[in-house]
Amino acid sequence: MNEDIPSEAVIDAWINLVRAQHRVLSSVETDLKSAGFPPLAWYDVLLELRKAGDDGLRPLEIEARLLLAQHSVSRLVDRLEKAGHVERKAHETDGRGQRIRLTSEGRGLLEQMWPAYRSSINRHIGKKLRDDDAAKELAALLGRLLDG
Amino acid sequence: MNEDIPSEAVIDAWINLVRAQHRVLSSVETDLKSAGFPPLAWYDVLLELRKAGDDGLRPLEIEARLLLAQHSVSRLVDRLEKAGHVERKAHETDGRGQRIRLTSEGRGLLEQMWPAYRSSINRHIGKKLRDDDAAKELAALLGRLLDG
DNA sequence: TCTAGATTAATGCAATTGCATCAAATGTCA
DNA sequence: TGACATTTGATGCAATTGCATTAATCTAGA
Repeated sequence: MNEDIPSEAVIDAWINLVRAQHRVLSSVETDLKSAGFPPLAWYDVLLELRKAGDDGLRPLEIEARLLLAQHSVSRLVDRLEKAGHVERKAHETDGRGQRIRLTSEGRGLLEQMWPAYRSSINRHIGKKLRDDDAAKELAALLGRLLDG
Repeated sequence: MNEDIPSEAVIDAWINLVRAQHRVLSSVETDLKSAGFPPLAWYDVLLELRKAGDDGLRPLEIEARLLLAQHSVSRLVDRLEKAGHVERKAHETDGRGQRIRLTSEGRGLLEQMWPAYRSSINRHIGKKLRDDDAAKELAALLGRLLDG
């Protein structure tokens, strides 16, 4: 194979992947919204914060983990803070920085959203992918997609 | 396997897929922009119009093929028309509708963007996916992702 | 120490998106 | 035919995003 020019088959597969994911994500967003929940982006941030534990995360770390732009995180955190799901604290050692932590409200939202999120993903992902073998296969492929 | 509850492995794979794709798509958008090209969404519409041939497409058809919202297509077409890449014509038989067709400028933009798009995808997709076997594998998996 | 440069986060402004609504045309059915 | 529902596409308005700039702090080197 030519190293520099992906075949049409590769491009087609890529485009199909993008469309498939777009379809599933839009459906999930719609499901969440119609169940009265905030957008998926909120869930993503709260989930990272929960993973991070009591120390919380700096905005920079949220950016890196979720691959979001700086201004985007700044404003997302604004909304989450206003809604009471996270709290901003000045960083202990870096005067420029801050530390974002999950509040108990935020934790509660995560717990409330999870069943809706899970069942929505389930509803919109193809049936054959809903078993562990397919998941392993997908995970393996992803290892390669992420970086050769 | 439980039919109704995807395992954690499935959800993790899904989340990884979303992140991987997001990373690649953002990078491609950035590449295109810094090469002076319009967003990927323009390319998508123009590509569908080229596939559609001389009859063009109705906005409704663009919606269906690209999985976009109605208002979104309406405004995307506005911008494409203003930039001279497509033309709107009244539909011959349906007085409510219209027909969108690629102009020669639009065709030219597609041809200009394609090399940049291709090389950007190439740069950001993992190396091992850049061969036909991997593409076939991905395509097969997608068949299942799209609908069980 | 002092200064130039880098890092961290916020913000003003323009462009885009989402949502709801609207107008025009078509289709349906009595 | 004549009302009523449906389809097609545009648009006003609010929310979000992207881009560029700014302010504050930190770091490294003279």
